[in-house]
Amino acid sequence: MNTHNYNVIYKGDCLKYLSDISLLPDKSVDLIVTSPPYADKRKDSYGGVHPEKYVEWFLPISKQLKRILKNNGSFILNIKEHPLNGERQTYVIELILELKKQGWLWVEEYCWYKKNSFPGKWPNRFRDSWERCLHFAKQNDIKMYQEAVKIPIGDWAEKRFKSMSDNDFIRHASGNNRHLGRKVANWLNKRKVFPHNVLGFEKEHYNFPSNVLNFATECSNKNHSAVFPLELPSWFIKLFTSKDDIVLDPFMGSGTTAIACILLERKFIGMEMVDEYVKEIKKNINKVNKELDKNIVYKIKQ
Amino acid sequence: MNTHNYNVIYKGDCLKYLSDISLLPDKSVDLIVTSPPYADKRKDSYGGVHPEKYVEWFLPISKQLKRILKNNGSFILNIKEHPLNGERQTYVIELILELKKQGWLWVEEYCWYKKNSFPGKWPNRFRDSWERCLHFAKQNDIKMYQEAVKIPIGDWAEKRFKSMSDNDFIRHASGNNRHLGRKVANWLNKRKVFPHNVLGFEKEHYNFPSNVLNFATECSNKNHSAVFPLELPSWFIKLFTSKDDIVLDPFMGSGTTAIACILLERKFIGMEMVDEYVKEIKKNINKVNKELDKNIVYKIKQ
DNA sequence: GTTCCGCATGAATCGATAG
DNA sequence: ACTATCGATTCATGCGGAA
Repeated sequence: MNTHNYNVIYKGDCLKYLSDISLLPDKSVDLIVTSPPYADKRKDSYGGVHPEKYVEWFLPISKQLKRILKNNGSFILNIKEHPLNGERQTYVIELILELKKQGWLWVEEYCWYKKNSFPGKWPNRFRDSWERCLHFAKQNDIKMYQEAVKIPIGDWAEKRFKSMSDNDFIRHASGNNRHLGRKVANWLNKRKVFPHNVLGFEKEHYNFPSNVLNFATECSNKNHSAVFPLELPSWFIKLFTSKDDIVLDPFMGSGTTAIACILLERKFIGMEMVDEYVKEIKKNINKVNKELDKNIVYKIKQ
Repeated sequence: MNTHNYNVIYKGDCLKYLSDISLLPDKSVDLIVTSPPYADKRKDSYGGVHPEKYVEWFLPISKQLKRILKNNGSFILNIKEHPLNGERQTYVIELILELKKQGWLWVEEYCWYKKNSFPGKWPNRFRDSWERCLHFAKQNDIKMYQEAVKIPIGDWAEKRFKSMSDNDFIRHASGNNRHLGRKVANWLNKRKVFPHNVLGFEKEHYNFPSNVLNFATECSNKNHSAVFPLELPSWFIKLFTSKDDIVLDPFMGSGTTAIACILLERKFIGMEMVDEYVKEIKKNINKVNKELDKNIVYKIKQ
């Protein structure tokens, strides 16, 4: 793929571009990560896809995605069905079955646990604080950089030391290494910083994560109705790609995936049909370029 | 339903008893909460149900459950599909679709987040730390006591719990019964099950929960080997029933649901086909009766 | 009477080896 | 070719003995 074909936003219906072999050749993309419009939601911006038409609307898109994805690549689909008439709708689980018929392997279902989800309760349910991140692949043997997403032992980041006594803390930190425990104890009294930066914290003090992801939702982004925090695509990008790999997001929204790619030094390709969002993407990329003193060249195409 | 028909464990295949109208009349049960054997798991004790036969195996059971459940009752199904040949199996989502065809409403999917899940990582996945708790109902308007499962508010509550010694807690939880030992404190699961009873906790310090439940699995607790932790059925029992309501668990295992019912003053009905587990249930109920100085009369029937 | 620490273990999963 | 068994891997938790 030549340099004209990445760091691009295509303006318009994604299916048109995804079907164009000259723009997106077979097996040319390392990761697809996207959060498509949910059925019957966001009517104002996307016109809304009817729940009963959702699967048939999505399948031609996923067919092209399968063509475009490299054989050892991954496809992450962030989605959650909303309740309708007191019931969870079934189009997502029907979609899983249809994607399998299309030849995709359903590798995993990650649970994105949104701690600060929108509050509320209803007569037969509480607030919905998790979404599905469905992981599909073309073959069993996929690229996966598990070391890249290791987390501090004992989930410190989440607790932020608040609930842990110093003794507990030292015990977690040291394991059977008493010397380190003391070091950490000393450090504890001086500064409270994110543990990645702590002297004496090496790789062996990190654990692998699980299939439950704990990222907060972003509340500040009012211009795009799908809240997709930077951490979410970032996590999957780190897990499934390496530097300069190519990441595709056919429903870019306000460009979170593109921003994540810039920050992580990956190439992005995106589609977005709503003018307002495309403007938003430009604004966001320019802002990142400026603030990080980067000069990522990108194009908007139509 | 007369008193002979509750606080009973039926020994044998649950479908036999579930089909008996004289034992389990129509619309006679307030809540069904169960964790059936997962496909191809627990082969030693249950023989294992093949993934491809799972749905057809379960449907006759769920048909009877629908007959037995009160119209405003709930059915909670705890299950998780395991990977096979690198893919998540599909029998659970197929089961959801079939249960809907059977007339069930799929109200909600609760996510049980098990922080202490079995460790491990593999070439294409991390460890599985969540299970589905599928909520089905017969009608839109269901019984739901949302106040009963309110949870302590954030940091304040955590600090409060941490600063409270086990002894304080046991005293509060047990009232004036000094014979309650440490083991019983664990049974009651001091910090999670009954926070309402703790001195200093008033209503304004509680929030409503979400559809993500955070309970640890019980791993090396030899006092009662439970497949699901006491908190899990307890939470749903508090949420969907009131005192003296009737709770059914067609796959009792070691009797966790029965224990939860005794602690929460509900009536239980259960089935279990493995002799070893039935013995375990008896042992566990007797122990609770003794340690809590209760005298719950129950019967094992065959 | 406490607190601390060692250690076993749990509805796990994969890939290699054996029958 | 297909199934069965086994070893290596991995971590939060609670029990029980030690300090």
